[in-house]
Amino acid sequence: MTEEDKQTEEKIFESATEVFVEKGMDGARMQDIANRAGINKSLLHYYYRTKDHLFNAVFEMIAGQMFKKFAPVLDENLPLEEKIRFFFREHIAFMQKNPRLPSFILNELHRNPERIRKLIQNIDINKLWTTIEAQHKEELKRYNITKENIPQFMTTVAGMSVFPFVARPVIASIMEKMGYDFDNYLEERKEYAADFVINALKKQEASNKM
Amino acid sequence: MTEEDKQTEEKIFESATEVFVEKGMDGARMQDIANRAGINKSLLHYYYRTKDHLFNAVFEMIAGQMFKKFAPVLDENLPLEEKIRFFFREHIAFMQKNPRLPSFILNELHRNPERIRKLIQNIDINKLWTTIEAQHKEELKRYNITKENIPQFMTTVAGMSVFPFVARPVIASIMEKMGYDFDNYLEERKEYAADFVINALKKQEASNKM
DNA sequence: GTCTATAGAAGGATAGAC
DNA sequence: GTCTATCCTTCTATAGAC
Repeated sequence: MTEEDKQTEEKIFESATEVFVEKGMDGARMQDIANRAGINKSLLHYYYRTKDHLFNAVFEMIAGQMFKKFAPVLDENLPLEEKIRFFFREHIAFMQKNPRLPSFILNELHRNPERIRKLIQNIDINKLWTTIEAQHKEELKRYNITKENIPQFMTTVAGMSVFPFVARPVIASIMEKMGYDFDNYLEERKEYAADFVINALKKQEASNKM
Repeated sequence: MTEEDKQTEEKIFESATEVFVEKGMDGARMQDIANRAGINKSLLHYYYRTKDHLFNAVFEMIAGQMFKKFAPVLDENLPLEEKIRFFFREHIAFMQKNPRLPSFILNELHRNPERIRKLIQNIDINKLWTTIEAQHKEELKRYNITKENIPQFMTTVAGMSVFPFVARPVIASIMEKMGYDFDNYLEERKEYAADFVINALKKQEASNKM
């Protein structure tokens, strides 16, 4: 299917996604979306009624995409160490293809925290923890990961993956001045992050034994 | 000095800071700033000419504040391990008092990446690295921190500190559902992050010896 | 310096022809 | 379904009185 053949509604949705992700809800302009879609402004309202509706459609699609990327980590039947490597490889690869998504999502959640609360309402966190515990009982004990400190651990892992994209302007500028390449940095990060986390866990393990 | 006694320009600047940090450049309204300052909209233009000027003044102050917080880490005459502890303690404490600053800064840098490039132009990164190297020559060698992988290490450390504030809506919602307290999580993070990083380094050290 | 009034432009949304 | 024309509101910015 070529660009020309795309149905109008689909084309609008794609253009809207581009503009909203780039500029955010407040910075996005309906005119800009219409121009990119190659149609008239009023058609936007015909299909999506208001800017708010259009934004919500886009946001829900993107947030869904993002959360889906976390799911396989729980399903895969791998040792914890391999899961960590798998996560960084896949998650960073996804964001390399969609580098603006993390900032966009986190930012819009600041503007409207209710949105995330509703999403999380539907998740059974206790069940999630039970699943993890069942899959990795011994490893969790060995590495001293408990239900109490799992937020610390999870946010550490997530942060190592996401932070480079959120702070990209800063990091890229510094690296440019050092003569290094940001894309190369991202590529290396998949392994560096996994090694770093696993090292921290293993040292923890060594301390436990004493 | 009470709220009433404050000079107009100062009051405007403070109100503008509040509104810009909360809503971002695109979401901020001059009317909102004027209301908080308890003055008329046109006075904003009298003192700062345009919204852009006012925003720049606010942003530069805030970015300066943020960068100043990193400086002591280089000055303090402490072993690397203690510096890492010092950094997390101080940096997280600062953000606890100003929880919206990280998102605000990073976000506005996405909107205008030139801003950060100019700031970094003025920094002599090679000199910075020489300073660090001189202070911690043996430790860097021991922990296998090189000029080549220092971006990986620095962004890991920065991310562990900053990410909780950038992803606050997500993290806080999940923790709320788990019955945990986000503020307590932040308090604990100062030590958890330091331990985590130091453990990773020490494990690296152990591997080096083999 | 501070206010009122208003200009001038932009943006979201709708009416109505085709 | 798609377009043109236009309404209405909001927002930045300025003019001018005090």
